[in-house]
Amino acid sequence: MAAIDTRQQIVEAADDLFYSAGFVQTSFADIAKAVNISRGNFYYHFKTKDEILDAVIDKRLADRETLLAKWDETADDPVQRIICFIRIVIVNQSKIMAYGCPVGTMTAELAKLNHPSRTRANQIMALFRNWLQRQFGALGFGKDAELHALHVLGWSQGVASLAQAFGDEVYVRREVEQITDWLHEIAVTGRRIPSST
Amino acid sequence: MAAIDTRQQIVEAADDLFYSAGFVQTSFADIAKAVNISRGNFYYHFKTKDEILDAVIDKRLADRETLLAKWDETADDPVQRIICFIRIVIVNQSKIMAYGCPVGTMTAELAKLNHPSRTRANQIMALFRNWLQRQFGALGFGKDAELHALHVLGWSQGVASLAQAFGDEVYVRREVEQITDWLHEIAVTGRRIPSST
DNA sequence: TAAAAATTAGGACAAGCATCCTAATAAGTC
DNA sequence: GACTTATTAGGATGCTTGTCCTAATTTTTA
Repeated sequence: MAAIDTRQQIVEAADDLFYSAGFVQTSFADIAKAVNISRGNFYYHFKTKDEILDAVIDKRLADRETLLAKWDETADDPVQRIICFIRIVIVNQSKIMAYGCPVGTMTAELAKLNHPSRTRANQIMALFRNWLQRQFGALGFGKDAELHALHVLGWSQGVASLAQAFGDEVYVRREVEQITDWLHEIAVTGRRIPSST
Repeated sequence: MAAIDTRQQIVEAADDLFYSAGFVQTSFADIAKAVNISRGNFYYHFKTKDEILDAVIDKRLADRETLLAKWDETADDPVQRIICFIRIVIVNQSKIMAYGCPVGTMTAELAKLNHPSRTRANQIMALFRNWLQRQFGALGFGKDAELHALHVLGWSQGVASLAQAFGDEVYVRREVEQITDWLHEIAVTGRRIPSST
């Protein structure tokens, strides 16, 4: 097998395991077993666990950029784009209920570890924030675009957190409805801070 | 030293370390060093790491119950009580920015571990949900009381998550203002689902 | 096809881990 | 003050971890 394929398989397996089991809890052996290669082979591609983490973060960044670019193309209305984001919590509901938000949980874990790559992991979160901010900007919000972006991003983290804790589908659906209503409301009103969240 | 004191010190140190470093990442040695006792002494009080975890969860449950009871006493208006809850994200801001929400991050970690005590940890989250639900119930909300409770609880998790990721004080303050406004609004209107979140 | 490079396998290592054990000491009891 | 119990200390154990190394094998190159 070509080295690049092996490397890619390792990163994909690590990505999955870091998500489902966490970074600390996932061992070299776990990843090697998932890809069905020897530890020696593994070491050829990644010298340290931190190197794998960086590769996983790079992949996640790239994946999310691709996703956002797709939304930019397929939906030409900013409101519809933001709704694409909102609906992630429904589209990925089962995984979120089991493992939480991949971005949020990794951010939280690396923060507790005070891990060097903590900052890079936060960039994934920032990627969404900046994209959302651009959408709200396109809707005519100036200074408030960032606050709205953070509001929607924080909303998604909160929903993911409770979805994981309680596994309540009705709650998720209701929250999606509420924030969607809010979005339509402020999109029409425009350029003002909503009186309620 | 009395055994109970030692035990209590162990649980307190474990509580802190589980919060600041995570459950998996915290070792017996870490806790023993924090309390300044030998591992042997440690083993006398707790046979397994899971036993310590259970003790920490018990303590957290008791602590939160005490806190909520205090709010029940000191504020006799349900709105003011809910605001007490909302303001946690400001009162504990520095710790939250460093380590996230103690309840949310433990829930997330134990879920990924698929840990036996996962369910018990979720009870802390449920404690807040039930308390909030009671407050909304006292405001005249029937069926919607639970949804409002989940809404506020999820809000707090989202704010904590972003506060940890970005360390943005302004964002936290704005969110507190928004949800407080929302609370006052629905408290006056009463018995209806808010059109916006 | 021969030589060189890339890739893989799997054993070795020290460190850290949770856990267990025995012996010493302190506290309590009669 | 003797004896029993509660508490503490610290070493031993077996396992897992990340990391490293060397030898085999495959792939590429000339």
